[in-house]
Amino acid sequence: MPVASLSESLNDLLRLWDGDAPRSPCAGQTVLPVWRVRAGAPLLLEGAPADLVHVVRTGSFKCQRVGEDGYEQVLAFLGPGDVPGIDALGSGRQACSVVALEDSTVFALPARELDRLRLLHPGLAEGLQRALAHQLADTRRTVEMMAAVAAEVRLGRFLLWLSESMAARGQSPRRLLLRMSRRDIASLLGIAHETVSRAFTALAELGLVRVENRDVELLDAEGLRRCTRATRSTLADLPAPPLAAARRAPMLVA
Amino acid sequence: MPVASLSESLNDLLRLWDGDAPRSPCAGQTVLPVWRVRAGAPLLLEGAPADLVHVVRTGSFKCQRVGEDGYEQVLAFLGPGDVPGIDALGSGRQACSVVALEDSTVFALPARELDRLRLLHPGLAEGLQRALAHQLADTRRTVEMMAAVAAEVRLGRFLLWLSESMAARGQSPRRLLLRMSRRDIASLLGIAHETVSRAFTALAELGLVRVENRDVELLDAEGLRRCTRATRSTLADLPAPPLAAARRAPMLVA
DNA sequence: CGAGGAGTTGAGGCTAGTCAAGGCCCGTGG
DNA sequence: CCACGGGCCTTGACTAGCCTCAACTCCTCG
Repeated sequence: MPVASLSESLNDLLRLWDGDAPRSPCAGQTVLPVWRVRAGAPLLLEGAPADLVHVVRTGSFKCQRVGEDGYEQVLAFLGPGDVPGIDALGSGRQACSVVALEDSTVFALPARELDRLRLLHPGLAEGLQRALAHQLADTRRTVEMMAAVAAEVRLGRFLLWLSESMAARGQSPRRLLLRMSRRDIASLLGIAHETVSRAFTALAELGLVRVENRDVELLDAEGLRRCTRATRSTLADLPAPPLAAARRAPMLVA
Repeated sequence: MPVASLSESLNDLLRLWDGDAPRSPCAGQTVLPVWRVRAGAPLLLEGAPADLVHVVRTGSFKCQRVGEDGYEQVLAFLGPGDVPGIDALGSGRQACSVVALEDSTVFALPARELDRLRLLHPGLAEGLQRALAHQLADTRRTVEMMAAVAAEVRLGRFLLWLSESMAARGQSPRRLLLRMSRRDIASLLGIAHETVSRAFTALAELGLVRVENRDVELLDAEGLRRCTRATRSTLADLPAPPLAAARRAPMLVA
């Protein structure tokens, strides 16, 4: 279960320096700096040398690449416990930019000392490994989101992913405060941002969620999960008639 | 550059046991078994306990999850040097099934002994880390493929990815022998398999590739790359200026 | 209080999904 | 060796759903 993996990797990584033990015995000079990143500011830049490995402590980020046509493709959203730039460990260069979605804080580990730190902190090696494996599983899930044909299904899967991420961090899985814009969601899901808007409206009219700007509440997570199952085929013919909600495409609600 | 990363991780992992040194000094009892997997046979099953970590030696695999509606979603294609099931390191359970696309061979590392092996072979820990980072970057690329609107663009990006993968393994980047079916490609790209067919035809008619069943030749990789740049907007209006490239948005470089 | 981005909604064109039919490749068995 | 069968692949016609463009409102922040 990726959920457990996340919280464990979070713990592994954060407990090491975050007040749990004021100073771990064999880490005399390895007290790590905490950086503040303001909303909208970049933490990492695509193509830059990967001399630091970061661990998100608070806040959230988006991971994106800008194409040569100027289009910003969002590849992932990151939260506490995630390790932005960890995919650069294999190449030495940042594969994508990482931008803060809100005021956030991160730890920074110098990449050159990673090998040494790994030996000093046996938990670090495993924590990094877990974080990496978790982010791989997470990205696979993004592929699953985009694989759905219907836009409402994509958005539904995204909301469920977000809900489970929140739960894994000990926060409410029902009440979601979106830190990202509709445009960012649209980019991740591979659809137009107008379509995201319409999909939110559609899910709300089905009674599955309540949407108020960036404040989203999952009213019927199980129903959402049901509608979200089908990869191909449309949402319209799935939810059967729960009450007498919406039917059909043109949907005249009465 | 992920290309370098792949070949290095491959070397790191394969050289350890593959004839380079008949038996590494401190690995007396760690001579790893090589398994044969026949075409179509599963190597890993979704949900199974992750007691083994595999390294592909020869052949190729697809990584997939079957939804509750029975739809088989392909998440990745794997080749020599890749590490199927490595995303299970964080959770202990296989996140997806891995099926051989052709007769293949793999190494198997017992997961319980990983920690011990890591200590014995310093290269192993780094190799695993590299493989993991590489596969994360690779999956991010899959997201980029699916993000393109036009089907021809998705297929073009897929072909370029495959070409670079082949190059990284020392094989021809021009001549591609597809080991996977159109249906598998379609699943990965998030489009219908008929559309893959039509996209192949379209790229061939543009003179960018030559397609003969599963034998594909990249006739104009640069042109393919050009057509593949635009995430949004159709292929049709791009190949118009073959010389005067793109100017567009904010970036006037000269 | 004003400006600008973010979000919503509408209309229309077009891509790609769906259904359907047929051809091709290849493994199997007579 | 060849005939058969069942996949894989291709192509066509139709239609649903999404992207584009555009206008307008709302929220936020300076």
